[in-house]
Amino acid sequence: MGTPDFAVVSLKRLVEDGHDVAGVFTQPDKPKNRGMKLAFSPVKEYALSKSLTVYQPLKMRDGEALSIIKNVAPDLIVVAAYGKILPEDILNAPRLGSINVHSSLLPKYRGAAPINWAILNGESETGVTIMYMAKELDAGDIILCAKTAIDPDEDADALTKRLAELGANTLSKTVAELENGTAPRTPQPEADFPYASMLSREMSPIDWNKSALEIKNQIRGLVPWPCATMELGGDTVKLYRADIGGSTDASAGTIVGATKSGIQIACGDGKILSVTELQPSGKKRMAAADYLRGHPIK
RNA sequence: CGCGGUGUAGAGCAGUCUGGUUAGCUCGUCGGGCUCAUAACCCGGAGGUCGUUGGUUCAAAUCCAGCCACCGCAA
Repeated sequence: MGTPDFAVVSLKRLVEDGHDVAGVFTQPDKPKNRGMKLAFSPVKEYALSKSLTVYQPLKMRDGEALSIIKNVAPDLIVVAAYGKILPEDILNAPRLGSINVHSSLLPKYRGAAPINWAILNGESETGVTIMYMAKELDAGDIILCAKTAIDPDEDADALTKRLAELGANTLSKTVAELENGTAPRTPQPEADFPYASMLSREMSPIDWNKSALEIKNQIRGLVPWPCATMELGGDTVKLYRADIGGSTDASAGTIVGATKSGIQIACGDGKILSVTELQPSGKKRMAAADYLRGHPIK
């Protein structure tokens, strides 16, 4: 069960490992994109290309989904970024249980956007966790996890791709251990860990009173959606990349320079953030130097 | 018929409202010069079916209609 590209990587791995994928659950086709055209999820696209059976129930709790599961009678349910919360009767249906690929080191960052929040909070390390699914969201017993360092310049988009691979590898190991009956099972400690709530566009506008580091984390943590934004030249531009460098006495939010290396802006801690990649409204993502050729500042 | 934006040299833009000489700017590129040297500076050159098709007109990047492509919102 899964929906976006992140989940495709794991599904693909299961197929390549030779497992019998009895059925694929993914979100129903929704009218999305320009023109409100009906769009298949990436998981559905892949599943169809492999002639796998696809199920797209609207609800998981009305009994219909459960009857499908009982009919398919899987040994194991694997979930990765499905986007729906599963009731216990479904979770308990398979012989080996139901497991989830989660892109954080649980119990930190339970929730919908763990990758983004790890970057937003300036973590230097994250990873993936494969765990049994419990009634409470992302709170089930841990089977295996894998760590990876976050590069200080890495954005959420790049990290998502890396964790998708890491998740698929770890999933592959987990399934093998489950088959052998050697899979460990460790309950999650209960304490106050950071939670990764859904992202929203309200997180986009930059508050220049924050430190340069916080703002940089905001920029790279919100790629490719909803993206950090700022007002520039009369309209809102999305920011994709920035470097920290130098100090200034200028008040927060002041543009202190605009060169081919970027647009330098004063932050709340007196440091300068140099924006190097952005996207004006209606335009494509471009280097700051390109932007400045057509939008001279000062 | 969900809403809005954009398409002009390799890149980023102006010009379009109010049709009218050789379509302009910044950068890149090529050649030359200056310099110990340079991503710096000076001089010169090349490079454009103005997204596409059709219409209006003496005349269309500019006005009208259709089509194509791209971007944002809708999470």
